[in-house]
Amino acid sequence: MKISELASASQVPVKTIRFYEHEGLLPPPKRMANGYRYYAPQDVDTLIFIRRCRALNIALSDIRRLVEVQQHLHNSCAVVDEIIAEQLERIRQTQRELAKLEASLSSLVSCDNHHVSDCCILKRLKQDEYHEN
Amino acid sequence: MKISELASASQVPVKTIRFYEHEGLLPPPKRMANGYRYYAPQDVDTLIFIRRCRALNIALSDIRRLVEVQQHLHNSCAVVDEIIAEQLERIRQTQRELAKLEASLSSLVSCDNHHVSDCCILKRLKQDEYHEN
DNA sequence: GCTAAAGCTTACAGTTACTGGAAGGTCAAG
DNA sequence: CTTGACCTTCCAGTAACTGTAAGCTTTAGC
Repeated sequence: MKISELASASQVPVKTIRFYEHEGLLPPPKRMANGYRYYAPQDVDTLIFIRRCRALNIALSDIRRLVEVQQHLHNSCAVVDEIIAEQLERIRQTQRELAKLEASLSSLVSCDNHHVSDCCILKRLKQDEYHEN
Repeated sequence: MKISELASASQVPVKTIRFYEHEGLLPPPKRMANGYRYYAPQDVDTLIFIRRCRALNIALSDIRRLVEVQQHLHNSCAVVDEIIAEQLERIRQTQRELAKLEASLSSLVSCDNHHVSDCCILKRLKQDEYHEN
């Protein structure tokens, strides 16, 4: 199939497919006589797999490892376990950081004064002691 | 003061100071006879303000607006209110998305099988019905 | 005075994961 | 034969820096 057919079958934009090939996530396909990329049905599965990993916010470098480890069926799936555990830890770390940001920002949400010269939000952002470290 | 002095006073790296100037967050300073940047004490305050905003993950484009609105003391601080409210909404949206990711990932954390050919994590990532939309 | 090191200048490249656009070749329909 | 859709490649831009290179100035030591 041609790249546009692969794109609609996998729900991944044409530009992104070429980009994934360039980044080594998708193997370079055969070419037709006119130079057009010619894809096998299996490439649809690979792209859908990549799209699902991206929806889980897994980095391209990690997806590359996940794709590579599947090249040989006898490979250990310990690598898969490890990568997923890393993603989870990364997400939980981000959640902890966001919780702190949320607390900081919600403590200065609204200022009833009229001019920036007397804005309580700006005052707090300028305080020397405010939320260092 | 010179740029390295401003850097240590504000705890912002030299490179980042030049970058902020290039991005229009910090006004271009006067120059000494040899072409070195010459900063006023007020620039320390501005940079600390910028650093605190960045610690709250406020985008440079929004910080630029916060810096600009403070140029004239009679400006309304409604803009400040609005920007901070936007940041808070953005953070809460991200938190909601991360909560979904966390749930999805933690549902597939560990696979006791040995080979990728039978890896339950990969199986779930390949399922056609898995977590679309 | 000479030299070496530190500090200053500019400009360009790399990071992540795409996205948009330019310039040009190919193909099917009218 | 021309129009439009689709394909190719390569380059630029996004966010917020960070690293590197090449070159000039200043400062310290001998």
